[in-house]
Amino acid sequence: MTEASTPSASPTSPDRRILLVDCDMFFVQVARLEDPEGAGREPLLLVGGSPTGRGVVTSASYEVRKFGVRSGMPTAQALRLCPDAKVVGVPRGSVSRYSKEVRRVLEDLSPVVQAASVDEFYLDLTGTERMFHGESLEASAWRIREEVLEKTRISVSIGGATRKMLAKMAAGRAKPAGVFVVPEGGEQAFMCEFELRHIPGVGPSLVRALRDRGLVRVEDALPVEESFMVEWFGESRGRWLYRKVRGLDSSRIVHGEVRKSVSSERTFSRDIDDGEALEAILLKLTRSVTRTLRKRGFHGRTITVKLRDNDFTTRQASHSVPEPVNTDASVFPVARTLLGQLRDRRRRPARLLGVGVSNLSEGFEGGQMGLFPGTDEGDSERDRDLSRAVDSLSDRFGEDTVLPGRILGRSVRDPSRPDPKPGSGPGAPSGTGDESPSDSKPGPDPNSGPHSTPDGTGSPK
DNA sequence: TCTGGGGTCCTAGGACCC
DNA sequence: TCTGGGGTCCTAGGACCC
Repeated sequence: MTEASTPSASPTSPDRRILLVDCDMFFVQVARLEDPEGAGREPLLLVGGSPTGRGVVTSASYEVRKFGVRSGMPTAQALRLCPDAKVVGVPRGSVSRYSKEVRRVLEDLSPVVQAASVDEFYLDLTGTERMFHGESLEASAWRIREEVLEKTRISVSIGGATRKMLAKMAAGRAKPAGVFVVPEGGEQAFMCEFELRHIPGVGPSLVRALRDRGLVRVEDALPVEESFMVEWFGESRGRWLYRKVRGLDSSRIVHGEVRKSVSSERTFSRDIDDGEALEAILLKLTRSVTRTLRKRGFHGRTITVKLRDNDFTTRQASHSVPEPVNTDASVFPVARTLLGQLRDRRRRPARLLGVGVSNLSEGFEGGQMGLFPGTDEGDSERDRDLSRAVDSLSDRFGEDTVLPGRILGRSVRDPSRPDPKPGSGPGAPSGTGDESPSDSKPGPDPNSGPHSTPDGTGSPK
């Protein structure tokens, strides 16, 4: 959505050669490759569901889609539309393995590869004409499709154009298992074949607002002046839409990916109202998040807890700590306090609980954090050692083997309160009053850790 | 027929600093 | 005591994507 903008630069921007490689019903393909005798023989295949009974369709085979089944639809509803469909769970590990394989193949074929999601990759072939001996973009796309199929067994569809957005829309035309390239100079004509809702980034809410003004097709929106778009949808969105409708898109393709946040959430099979049960789940979610952070060498400063009530109201609370952290000992007490706040504000049985860490920075491990030895900021040396030990045990014996229970007993003061008084306040039921001194060790008190300073004055750089 | 899990980006108000 | 404006950070919420 964000343009790498110099707004005036793009109308005359030089010809670019962009492909979007999109794996055909990726999860279904992976499920079939992983279980050739079962899922592999089932034309009516549905991936998703979830044992909770509250699942939705992640991906459906084309045969199932004929019945009107779409991804995102509750599995129960999908089964009503297509009772004979076979439902299999999401093969998470395999999906990311195949995704990496596809990406590796693409990186051998294109100088710039950007992963837009597990199953979508942008390629920028601008400037490769000589290398490919003047091969047309369409011919390159077919060649790439064949090579990916041969090396990974994954079938892809490929869209091509001079702009990222157009390549993406072209990929829709290419499905299944094909190639579609928007001819150079034919961008505007191509756009006019679509309704506004087909423009990536135009979702249900904007579609409603557009329809209220009588705009449904791209053609309807072309005569609308930019000033009106801005008046209706705001500066940023208005300008954005004005340009998209004309097929203008100056966003670049950036090699690799930059992670902005890591999160984990769970929808329960039955709503949970018990605070201790929620905290136990919160700890598991926290562990999963911090483990991912450590695996990728990230630390983060902002911790967010997400709670979905039984009436589907979704609320969040977040808090930024002064120094980037990635251990349970640093993250969990904050998360627990945030959960307490959310539950105080509105107490309903919970349907979903989630934890996220954002404001990420890379490469702190053992480095800069050491600049603050003995201070109460960031992860303590002990926390990090503990995390490493837990990680290696989990690697060997499985996720749930080690749950450092002592963390559950720890407390943190309410981040929203500047000056805590022990035992005070309805604000932080989890916070005060349950200190267990027997847990504390000499040295820097982990309880006074990184989780406070609401004024943020201790912020790094 | 009740609505997953992983993300990204934008907005808007308030705090705070200069 | 009235009056500023700009910039940045934090937090909550919402739209959107696959």
